[in-house]
Amino acid sequence: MKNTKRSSSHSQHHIMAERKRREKLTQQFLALSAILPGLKKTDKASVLGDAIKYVKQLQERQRFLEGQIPNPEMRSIPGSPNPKDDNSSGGRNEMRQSTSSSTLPEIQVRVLATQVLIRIHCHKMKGILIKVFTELEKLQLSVVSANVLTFAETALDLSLTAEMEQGWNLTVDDIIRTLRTTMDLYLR
Amino acid sequence: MKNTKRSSSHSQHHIMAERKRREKLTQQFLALSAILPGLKKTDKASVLGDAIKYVKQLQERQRFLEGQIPNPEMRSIPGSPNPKDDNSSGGRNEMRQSTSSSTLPEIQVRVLATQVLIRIHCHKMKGILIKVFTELEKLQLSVVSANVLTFAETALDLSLTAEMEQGWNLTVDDIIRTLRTTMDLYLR
DNA sequence: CTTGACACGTGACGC
DNA sequence: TGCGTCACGTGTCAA
Repeated sequence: MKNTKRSSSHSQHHIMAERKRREKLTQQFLALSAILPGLKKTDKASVLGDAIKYVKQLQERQRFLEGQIPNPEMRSIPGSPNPKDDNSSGGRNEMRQSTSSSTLPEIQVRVLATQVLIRIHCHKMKGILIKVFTELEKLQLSVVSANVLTFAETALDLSLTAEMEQGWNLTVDDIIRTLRTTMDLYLR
Repeated sequence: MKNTKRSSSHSQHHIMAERKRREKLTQQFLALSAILPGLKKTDKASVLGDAIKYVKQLQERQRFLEGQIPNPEMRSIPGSPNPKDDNSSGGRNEMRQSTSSSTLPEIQVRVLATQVLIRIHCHKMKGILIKVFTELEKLQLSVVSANVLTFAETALDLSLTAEMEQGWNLTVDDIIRTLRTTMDLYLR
């Protein structure tokens, strides 16, 4: 038999501590239910259940637009089943590609909807910028923002975003090929 | 005063019902903690707290996609092969390298003498720039010029050149590794 | 009258 | 030893 006697003050403290803990949990339940979209039952079990479903849903979507394999570390509780790698989500269409990485000029292009991101790394030569922008204009790409960096006095680094004219569904390959041929001719 | 007498069978049923309800809740707590990445405390309050933070984080990252109605056209898939990751720095003493090209964040670093060129493409998240610049300062890299582009409202494109402090022989690998680990921790 | 959900006080366990 | 967390049984209120 154990002696379970406690002093009155001790028990009182225990009561208050537990009360505070419960209040904290209730508060968190409230906070969680506040950010869950479209739930009608504020019931604890429902909040937890909806949170689980919602997190899974967001994760599945997230995993897709990360381009598969987001983080190498996926902690799971020992003994718990692994989430099946269901991959049935359709959406987004980001295309990206870059030229061979060892030769200059290096050209990278990303396309998402009507937005285009272009990065060029090439030898610093007079008139090259004019040539590039002229070529972009021919492709009906209107430059939104651009930045030029000089690297080690000998190289040029150009980054820019552009808007694609409607009706022009250019592919990443199209843009890269066009830029590369004109730059190859110029940088001879 | 109320009469709080209950029949024995009734009380027994009440006990079992409450017990079942509790078991259901603990089950859901376990299920929720199983899908939350990188939590260490399986404590109820911690599970709820981490769930709240995690959901908020995922929501913020995906909020931009909701308000975006891309063009219905532009459905052409090039289907071109991936660029070979040939990495043979020919001649000179220029070192360059980039991380795997399909996962975000993508980090590219070039080093030539005391000059460093860094290009980062990652998800647009609050505070990420501060984190990057803080990390560069720790590496004794003094930024010469920097430029930030927003791509499609959801991605961030950062290009910068920096000067290496004398006596610091940083390799491309050092810089990439440092940046990648800190960004992985931040972009969970 | 039943069913379900909740907060409460309490004993127990681990650090 | 105290402190934090948990599960339990119980009373109560509402659907």
